[in-house]
Amino acid sequence: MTVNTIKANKNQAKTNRKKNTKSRIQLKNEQKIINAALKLFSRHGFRGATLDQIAHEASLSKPNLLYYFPSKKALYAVALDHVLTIWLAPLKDLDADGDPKTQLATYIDKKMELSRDYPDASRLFAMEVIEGAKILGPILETKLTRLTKNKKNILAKWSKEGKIKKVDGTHLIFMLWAVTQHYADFEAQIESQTGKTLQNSQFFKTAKNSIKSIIFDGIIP
Amino acid sequence: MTVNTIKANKNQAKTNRKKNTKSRIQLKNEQKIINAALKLFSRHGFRGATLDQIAHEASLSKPNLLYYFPSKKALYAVALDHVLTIWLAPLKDLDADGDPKTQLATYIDKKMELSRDYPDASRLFAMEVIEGAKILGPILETKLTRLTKNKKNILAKWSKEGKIKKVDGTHLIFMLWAVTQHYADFEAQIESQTGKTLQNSQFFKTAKNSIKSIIFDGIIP
DNA sequence: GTCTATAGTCCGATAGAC
DNA sequence: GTCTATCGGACTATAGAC
Repeated sequence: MTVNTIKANKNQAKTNRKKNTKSRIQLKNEQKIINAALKLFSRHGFRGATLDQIAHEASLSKPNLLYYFPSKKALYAVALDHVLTIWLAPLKDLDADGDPKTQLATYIDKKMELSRDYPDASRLFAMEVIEGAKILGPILETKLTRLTKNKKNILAKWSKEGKIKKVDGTHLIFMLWAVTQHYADFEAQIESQTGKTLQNSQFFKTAKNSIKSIIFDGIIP
Repeated sequence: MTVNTIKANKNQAKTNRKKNTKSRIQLKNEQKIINAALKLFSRHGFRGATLDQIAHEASLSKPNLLYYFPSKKALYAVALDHVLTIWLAPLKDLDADGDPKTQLATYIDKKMELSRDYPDASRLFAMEVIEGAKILGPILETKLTRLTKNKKNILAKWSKEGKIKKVDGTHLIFMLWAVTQHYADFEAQIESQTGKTLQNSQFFKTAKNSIKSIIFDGIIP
């Protein structure tokens, strides 16, 4: 719960439960709602998605949805938070003591798996950033900056030791982000051009290998 | 006017002008409106932007805006069409008879200039595709497919002649799209991580050079 | 061509029965 | 906890004066 201290659980007071304890039914409904929110917010943005649509997707009534989350904004923030944790995991795993090529290959593979398995999460993140990152802004400037700073140092160390070429770590990271997320965010365009998505395992493999081949060895002989 | 045969000019009949002729004031207002629409649709999506905001940005009243464009949807379609023309130009210029490295360097440079000079156009395109490309879909499948097919053949030819390495042309094109547009679409994230945007000429230069360096030569020594 | 006023619709949120 | 009904505000689009 990093995005905000949103009182998504204001109703706990009404129950006899201890604080921070939720019934199995509550957890299940909250999860259903978050998944529905992810799906619709990611496709239509904050204002484009409606609570009616989300409630219908979660097989609940609109007032019942608002029983679990106090407002549309609160639900959006929780969905965003849900996304960020998933999304930053691969970068966290980048290990200074590992072999650079192996480490970066693993990063690309993991990120492509996320684009395949959680495309909605990627699109929600993309929508929020394109809209100006009004809610995610503070998080990006603290949590993400700390993480990228750390990883830029690792890339700089590898570069200094001659293990990778002399490259600007910042732009290399941007490039890795851009290329891997592109397959989720621009799925509609990719499907229109190839007739395939990452769900096609052969296409998935070719995409991963093409990216790694170009990033590692370039295209000029 | 490729997106749709939208009757944006239904009012021409009221005037004494010849068909397809508009006064200087009409053209100027239409341009103001399209630019305002680009700005707001690109930031908030179709539903997220309001005609009030767009009219205010264009210094017009809402009914006056609707005098020039018959509906919100029609305005959106015209703005999208406006974007596509700008956006496809650099790829069109890729010349089979030129030197591959020079040709691709020029493409990257031009695309980065577009990301710097027309970030709104890039974001509008991104929004539309993320939302499922409902309006742009038919265009992508015809116009864009024809163009990419042509350019994939050029890349395949270069590869066969040993001028570039053996790479999958489709994924190389996706990679070039992803990396160059990333700087416009994810501007908020990039600014949060670097404190800079492409408006900073030093940053712009470093970004361009980093991309070309990695695409051409890779990062593994 | 441009405005004010408003019709008609949709949406977020609440009230209150069960 | 879940529902039906509804309030109040915001938005697209139109009517009609100038």
